[in-house]
Amino acid sequence: MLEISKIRENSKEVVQRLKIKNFEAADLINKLLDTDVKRRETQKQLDDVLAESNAISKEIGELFKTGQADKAGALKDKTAQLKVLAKDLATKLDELSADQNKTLVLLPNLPNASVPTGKSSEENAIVYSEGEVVNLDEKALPHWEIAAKYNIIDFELGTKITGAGFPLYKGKGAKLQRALISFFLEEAIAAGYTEYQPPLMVNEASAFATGQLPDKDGQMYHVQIDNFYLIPTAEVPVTNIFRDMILNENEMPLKCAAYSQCFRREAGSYGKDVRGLNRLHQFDKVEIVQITTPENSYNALEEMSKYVQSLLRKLELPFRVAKLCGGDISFASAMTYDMEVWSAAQKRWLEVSSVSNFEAFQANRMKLRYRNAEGKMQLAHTLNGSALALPRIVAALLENNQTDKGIKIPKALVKYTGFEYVD
RNA sequence: GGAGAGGUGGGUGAGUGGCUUAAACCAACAGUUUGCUAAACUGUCGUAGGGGUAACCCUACCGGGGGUUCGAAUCCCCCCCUCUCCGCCA
Repeated sequence: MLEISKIRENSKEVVQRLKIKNFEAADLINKLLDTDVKRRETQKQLDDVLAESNAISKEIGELFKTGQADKAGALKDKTAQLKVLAKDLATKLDELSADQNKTLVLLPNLPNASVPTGKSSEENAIVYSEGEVVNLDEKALPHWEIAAKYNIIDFELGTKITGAGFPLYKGKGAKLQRALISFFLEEAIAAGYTEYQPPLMVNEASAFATGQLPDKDGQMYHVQIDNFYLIPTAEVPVTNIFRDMILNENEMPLKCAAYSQCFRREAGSYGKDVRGLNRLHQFDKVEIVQITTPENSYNALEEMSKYVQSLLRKLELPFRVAKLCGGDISFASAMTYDMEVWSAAQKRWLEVSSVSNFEAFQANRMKLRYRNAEGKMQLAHTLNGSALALPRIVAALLENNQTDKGIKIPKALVKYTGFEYVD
């Protein structure tokens, strides 16, 4: 959520910047500014009425204390009038505030000035790539066939137990999952992140704070009986650790890592994009989160991006880095890098990580602030990224590493899997 | 699920109708003193919204919402949460 004070000061710039996100904000901003003026006028009127009323109440108190209770009658009548007035003004103020907030949450975060313009993922800027794109002969199998061949992932059984998009891992497939989780967590700890194990369900306030509610309501599984939401990413519970907190500048940056299973309804998805492990309702992910100062948040973004790249390098996967264009960047993000790995049999790039700087957008929603060196209170900046999401990593590993002896496990992983080949 | 107790500032915790944004203590910050650290002393120390060029002023906030009253942290109602005991249970 953008801050109204900032919008008030730079309304033209806000409209300009949102154009990069292909968001036409002029009408909303005008409405917002108009409501803002009315809101402040009403606030002033209400405050004045309350001030007068408070003053009279004090007088009445004095009269009672000095034994002149008989003189209080007229004053009581006056406060009765003011009370009616105050009630009307308060109602009006509530309406205006609610109206303003409703408009405010519709506005996406401002993109960073360096974000390229563009309509869709086609126009993302590829800023880096590394590794040889693997070319396989015609015998190369897509990962869902490899999974069946070596009996390591059973999609049909998952469907039987639950439904499509809930795969069942078994044998070396299950162990590979566990190995990747351990690998990612150990790497994160070595890079200075503190490991967390968060709840997999969150309440409404948490889902709102990170921006899943109200707009992405249908994307989450909702446990109605207790009004909890299954988390779509560990970002939600982990960032919410710091909701309503006031941090000290010297304890930042806070670096958190968490493994969790993630649940997404993915309503409306179908086709080859969702084949096999490409898109699931339940999947595993290690997420990294940083809370830092506005001065440092872009350094942190680069650091996180580099860190994710180091993981892909250790997994010996060819990858490229896309800086998302305005049209592809998410609602809450100011700047995002996507890491994509090459999937040799599907012959396409798969997004395995998305690293974003949300600046103060989430912090404003969740009142996450810090005291700077001068003791002044400010909104912190939040960042997060996948490090990494498992299914597509597994897909790429299976497809890219096909050999006559089986699927070769990258060296860095062997100490976690305990085997060198899936066979 | 049943019964009971409770929710006050960064923390502990006092406060049962006006003198309470709220004592006291701790923490924090600044200064004085000391050879450094520590200790002691002195001072500062809520957030948000609004008004004013400014000094400063006004308003709201004691889990959330409603009510009683001229006036509510305090009385009443509803809801949420936490803790203890019982029940159930990995």
